[in-house]
Amino acid sequence: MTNENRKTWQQDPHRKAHILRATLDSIALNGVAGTTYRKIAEISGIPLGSLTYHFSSMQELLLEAFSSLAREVSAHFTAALRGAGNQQEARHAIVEIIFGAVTSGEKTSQLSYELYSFSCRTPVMKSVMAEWMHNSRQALELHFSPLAAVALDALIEGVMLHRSVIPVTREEVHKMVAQLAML
Amino acid sequence: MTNENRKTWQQDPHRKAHILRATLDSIALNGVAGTTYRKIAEISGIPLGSLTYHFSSMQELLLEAFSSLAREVSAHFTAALRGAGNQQEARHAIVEIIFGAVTSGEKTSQLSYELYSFSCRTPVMKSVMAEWMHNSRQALELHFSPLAAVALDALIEGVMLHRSVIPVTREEVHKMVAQLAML
Amino acid sequence: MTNENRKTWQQDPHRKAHILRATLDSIALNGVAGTTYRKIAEISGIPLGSLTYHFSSMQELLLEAFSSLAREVSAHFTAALRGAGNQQEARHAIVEIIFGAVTSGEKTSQLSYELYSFSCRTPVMKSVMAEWMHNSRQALELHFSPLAAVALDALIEGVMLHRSVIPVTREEVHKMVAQLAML
Amino acid sequence: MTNENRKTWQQDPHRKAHILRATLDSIALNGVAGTTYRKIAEISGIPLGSLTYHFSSMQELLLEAFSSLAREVSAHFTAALRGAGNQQEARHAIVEIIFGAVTSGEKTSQLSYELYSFSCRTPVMKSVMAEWMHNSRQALELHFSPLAAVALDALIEGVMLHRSVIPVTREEVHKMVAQLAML
DNA sequence: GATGAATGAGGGTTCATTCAT
DNA sequence: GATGAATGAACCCTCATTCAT
Repeated sequence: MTNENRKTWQQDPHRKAHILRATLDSIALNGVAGTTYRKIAEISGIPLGSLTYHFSSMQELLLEAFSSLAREVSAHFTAALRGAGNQQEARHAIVEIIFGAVTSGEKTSQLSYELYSFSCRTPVMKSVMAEWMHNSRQALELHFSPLAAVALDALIEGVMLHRSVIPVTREEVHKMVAQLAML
Repeated sequence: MTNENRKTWQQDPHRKAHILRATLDSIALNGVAGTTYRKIAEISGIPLGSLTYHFSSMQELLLEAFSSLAREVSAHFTAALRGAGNQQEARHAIVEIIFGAVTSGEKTSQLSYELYSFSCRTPVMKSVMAEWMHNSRQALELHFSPLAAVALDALIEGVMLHRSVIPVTREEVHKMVAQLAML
Repeated sequence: MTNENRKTWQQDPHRKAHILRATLDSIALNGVAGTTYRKIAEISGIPLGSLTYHFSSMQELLLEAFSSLAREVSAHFTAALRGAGNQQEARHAIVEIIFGAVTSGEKTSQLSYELYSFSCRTPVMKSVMAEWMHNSRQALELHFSPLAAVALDALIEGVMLHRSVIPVTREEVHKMVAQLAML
Repeated sequence: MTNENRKTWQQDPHRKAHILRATLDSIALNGVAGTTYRKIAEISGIPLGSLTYHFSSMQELLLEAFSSLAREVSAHFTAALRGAGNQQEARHAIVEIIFGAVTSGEKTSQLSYELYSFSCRTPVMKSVMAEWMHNSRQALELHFSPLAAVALDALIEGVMLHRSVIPVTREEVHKMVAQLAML
């Protein structure tokens, strides 16, 4: 009726995004191993045939799902550091990221483990990860030296992993961050 | 009749160890997802029926395989730090562990990613990981403060992960370690 | 408005012929079994939706494709025999048909095998085949007795089939043809 | 209990043969195209999983099924000609083969069409066909000249194919055979 | 004890066909 | 008229596990 640029009939214009979200949910819940078209179909309520229509192979679906995750988390990370006015605020931002719900929820943790193991077997994914790390470091370099950025990036990763097994306090993490910030 | 058929009783006393080794090989190669009784049978040359005899479920097999991995890597880590005569040597030992072939080879890396994601979905495995981390920290505390131990443990983890995506030099890592050692 | 948009009505007047040709190509390449709307679409460059528009079922498409093949090959056969001035020339024409590229090429052979097996399961197709055989015999009867026509028709079929497995010389075939011609 | 050579437990020692028979039944009924593991399972009453256990791919199953068919038909053909005491009896034998139930039943016809089209797309199968044809000709050469053998072989093939579309009498075929026998 | 045969459940993927535009 | 999005059914195949020997 209007003159929107609508090429053809479509049941749900955000269907691809829906699928990707459901895929990440399934990965967090069942692991990459346990993620199947059928489970995604059940979670999302989208018919099985529609999944394979939009993503013609499981590999492709996983790839796009992880890529979208990387974009989202990376954007959140960068925004947090951009919002910091000085190094002290930046250090606080880092601690908040580690303990925060968005980047460090149960779900995101699981997803990052899965991402690492998936990347090893999927060369294409490595470049996505490399870009992600590059972005993180660039954000860190807004407030820290290049070496400190690399160190902090690694520390953040390690603490987030270990935290899910053995808890650690905000205060302790703050001390570690402050120490590496001096590099 | 007397002592000729004695070995019927135990064809291969190290068969279980054999199986566990082959299982880890398969996990490193195919991931937990892609590891099947059949592939393990093929890698090890052990008949399929024998695998299910020794390990009556896949879960059990994975559990024991990962546990043996944890023991082995943990022992290596502790030995390295026990061998250090002072803190300076300890710092060197840490850098060597990060860059060394035994703990940081392609295969071991893959296995540790798989272990993380597997642990999340396997409560029993969490205690194995917790013990592993506890051992590592105890070893680190031979030369560093408790807080530094936690920080170094996280840094080691993070650097090993990131190193496989974006390289880092021994010298850089050494500076980071030295910095955290002061905590 | 006046005569600029005239071709909206018929984008490609030979589209149906195009589709049929692509269908035969696919059958020769992939067999009736392996022939799908999608593959035909890819070969012909015609959109998937357009195929189902022109031929509302796969059965119908296969039927028309095979029918057009039968017409074409039959016409070629008849023309060759019509062109023969006497029985001797007719015998030569038969040998040429057997060894010729048009009727005996790799592609046409494949198609005729597929046609036979398809016909068995498609009663409608049987009449197409019967008509084809009838035409061939009628053409042969221009130069041979009815019985010789039937015999030669069978011989041609058999030699063409066997030739693709075990080669045979023109000379040998010529002797066979000459022998049956005496019936 | 007895001392039969039974290696291991087996539900049905002729299971493989059963499967092959059911496969040929399905091919005759549904064509190679329409033959699926599921249909074979239904026809034979053998569980789906058992089919893939014994024949790990559809290709392998089809290959063995057709090979067994070739052996069987070839043996029947050779036996018929061996049984003929002189050329006249041999000529009769050929006519009987063409009209006989065993080699020329509805089912066997269908199977031979399918075999031809299958062979084209399966190079391994070509050698099976070549051997089959070689056997037939050798049998024919017991009573006829080499050239006549090749000619008769082709004629038999062609008549059997055409007969299913347009009937022909025993008497007519007999005349054709007699004519080619003189080569 | 050790092991090959057996199998139901479920995997990814393909496809003819339908339908809103 | 023409067409891309959509989908349920069915495909081949893999697998953990069971079981008779």
